[in-house]
Amino acid sequence: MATNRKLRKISDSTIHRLSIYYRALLALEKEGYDTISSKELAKREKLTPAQVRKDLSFFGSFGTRGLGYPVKQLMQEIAEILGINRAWNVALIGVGNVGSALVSYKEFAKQGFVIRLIFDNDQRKIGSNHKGIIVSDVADMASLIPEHNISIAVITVPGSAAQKVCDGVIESGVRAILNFAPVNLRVPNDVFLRNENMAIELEHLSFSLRNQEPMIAE
Amino acid sequence: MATNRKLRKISDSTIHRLSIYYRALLALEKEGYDTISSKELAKREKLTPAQVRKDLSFFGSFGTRGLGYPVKQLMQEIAEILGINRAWNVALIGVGNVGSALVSYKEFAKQGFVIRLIFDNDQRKIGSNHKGIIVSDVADMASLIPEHNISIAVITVPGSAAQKVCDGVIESGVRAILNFAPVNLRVPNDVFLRNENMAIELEHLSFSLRNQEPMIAE
DNA sequence: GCATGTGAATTCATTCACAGCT
DNA sequence: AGCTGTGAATGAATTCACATGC
Repeated sequence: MATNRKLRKISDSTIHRLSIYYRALLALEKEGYDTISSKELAKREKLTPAQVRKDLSFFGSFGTRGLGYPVKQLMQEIAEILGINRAWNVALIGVGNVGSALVSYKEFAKQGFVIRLIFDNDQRKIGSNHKGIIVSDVADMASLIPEHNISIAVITVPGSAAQKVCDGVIESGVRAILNFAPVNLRVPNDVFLRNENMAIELEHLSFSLRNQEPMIAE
Repeated sequence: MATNRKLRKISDSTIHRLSIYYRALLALEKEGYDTISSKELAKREKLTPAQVRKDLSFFGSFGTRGLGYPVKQLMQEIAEILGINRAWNVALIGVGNVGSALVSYKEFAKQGFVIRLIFDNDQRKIGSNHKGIIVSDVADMASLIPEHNISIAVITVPGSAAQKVCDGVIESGVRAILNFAPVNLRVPNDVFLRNENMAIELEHLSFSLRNQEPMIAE
């Protein structure tokens, strides 16, 4: 069981890697592995064995010396740590390109993130059906979000509208936001905010291409 | 001009923040700012002034003591550093939910990433028109990608198909890949690879919610 | 006076290396 | 013998603090 005692301050990168381990374990289970060593797991994900062990050690002792980690069990531990061993109700605000892609995105549902509500402010979209969910008017967030016990809001509106929408969902009681708009949202510090900006990773690639290898020069 | 001399080893986080500065500057320009101090810029993006200055100092001296940085000029410098002061030809492989959202995603084009080719292996999709681009057969990558001078491939196929597609685009000469499939792709080390996994950020949020505040405990 | 640019100091993350268990 | 779990050592990123220049 994921002992939370002695939990000090888990870095974002560790949390990020937990997600990676989880996916690796999913694959390993399918391939029929019963146990996996930190060495193997690290190799698969281009990390170091020490890193894998250290990351896991923050949460407990899940392995067996001389043997490795039990695949199935470790998966469950990580699911519990990440909070994906349960369902979370999600509201999506903004049914543009990105929004509608997310509605159909299977990875979300698979990990227990269930889109329960969809909002937009465009009268032509309100009332339309997306994968069985009727699009609601953003004006109704304040009543619908608490009613549907929403924990997470995913914001996929244009940058210019994002802060207002953000304020709205927080007002409605949401404390976790995933923001796809390319702006820096201001939130009170008891609200968790993560940003996803697909252009940024492309920019990283163009940086790499532009600077090819060197990078050391003098 | 972004002097690349003395360029040592730029960390991923610095590159990431350059993208953030760039967006902030875009907004500042719109708001009519001529100059901006590291202090102001940091405040807007929830960073420290020293961080802003250090990041920029890796690439040159763009500011004026006592004054700050010239907004427009700094924007251009960063655009040059990131390689987004030019156009890059992009190929998209896989026209599922995510793929088709990206075709219409304006941020990409705005930053100079132009989708020139779209591939799929589904006969029903091949030949169809997405925003003016006819979907090609993945089997034709080897000829079409060099023909169209593609620099970056965006992979939006299911995880099970991703490695094969990845091998294919590299074979065709692509040296930069943005991968949306939830798998760890293996690439030679002269190929740049970035991963985008939208579920991971949601998992981070669920981690935060599950662990609410404490995080320190003893 | 004000804000940059940058070595030095500090904090944070990763890796080493080994004791301890199976 | 093999592999975990973890303090200690190293390395990297961030922040401090101040000399420098407008």
